[in-house]
Amino acid sequence: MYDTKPVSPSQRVLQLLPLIPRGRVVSYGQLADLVGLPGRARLVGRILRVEDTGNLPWHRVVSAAGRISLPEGSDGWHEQRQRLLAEGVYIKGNRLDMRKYQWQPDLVAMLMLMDH
DNA sequence: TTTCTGACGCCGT
DNA sequence: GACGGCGCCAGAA
Repeated sequence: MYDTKPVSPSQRVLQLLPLIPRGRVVSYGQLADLVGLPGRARLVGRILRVEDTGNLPWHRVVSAAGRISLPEGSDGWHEQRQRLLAEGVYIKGNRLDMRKYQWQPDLVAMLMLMDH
């Protein structure tokens, strides 16, 4: 078989984040699915909270309903909102249109998700 | 060890 | 849409 070295969920998530195009978003659940953890959206949320996201585009992760999941009005909430607006993502109040902005992973991205 | 707590999602009112 | 309930599961208390 091919070398299937175990990669932690955190690693997978952190590796996937940079692949999300500017101006697009993904939901926690979608991200969980993409890294092989179906049904574990909360885990993704915890990873983003705990891990050092540094200059990664963590702001492109929103709830499946298209809402910013941080406490409304908090620093993080304002920051995520501003970053998305800066990328051209129209946010009405605390919500954006997932049908319009949700990222559909392309073939290149899918290949990058697999171990090289 | 047990219980509680979430950057969540899905499904049925 | 909005809400409530339940499943999920790793850390913290």
